[in-house]
Amino acid sequence: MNITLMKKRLRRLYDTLYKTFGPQGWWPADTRFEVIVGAILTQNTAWSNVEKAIRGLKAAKLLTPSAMYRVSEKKLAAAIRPSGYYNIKAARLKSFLGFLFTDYGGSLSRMFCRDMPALRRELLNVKGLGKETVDSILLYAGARPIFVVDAYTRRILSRHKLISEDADYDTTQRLFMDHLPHDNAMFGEYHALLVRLAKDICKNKNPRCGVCPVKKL
DNA sequence: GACCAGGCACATC
DNA sequence: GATGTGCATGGT
Repeated sequence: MNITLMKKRLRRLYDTLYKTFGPQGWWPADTRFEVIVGAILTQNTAWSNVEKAIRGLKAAKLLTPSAMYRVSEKKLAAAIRPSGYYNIKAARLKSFLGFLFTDYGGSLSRMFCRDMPALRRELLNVKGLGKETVDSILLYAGARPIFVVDAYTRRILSRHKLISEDADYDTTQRLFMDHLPHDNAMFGEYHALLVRLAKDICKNKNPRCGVCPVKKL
């Protein structure tokens, strides 16, 4: 498909989603640190479970970098239990905090001063942070214009024949970033709207739906 | 009771 | 480099 047509189709998809669903108000969090924690906790997990875990962290007064850095991994795991995979996720939160305190003295402001390509490389080196988690952090906590790709994004795009069925993360990300203006607000809205589309149609249980995430056609 | 959810690291071939 | 597996809770 030529570049101009692809630009038009991606833009039209966005406009249609926006007109249908309106702004999604992502990321739902009070602070940048809460965005980062949520990004780790939501790995392969329903957001409703993440909300419970975030409430647990707030109740235990652990939702700040310094508090979470000091608490034991065991206590941290107990606080995030409802999010599932709690032992692994506690280790992942700890590995991020180790990085934050070792390289940036525990300061998110200092961390986000780093230019995007360098920070992205550094975050990808943190054990437990993969591409989707890192890009979510950069986009929604750091307000950097980078497109977040997830399972929904790939499923929807491939069923609309905009990418092949086996397109990988980087290919899918490049499709958006090569054909749309690098606007972090729009990128954030676009990703949220794709998730909304997948969930909404799923909820309607339309058996003929081509993008339903539950019915893996 | 089965299936799914806003992944990731690691083992094995 | 591709493919398989463990990690775990809560909603439908």
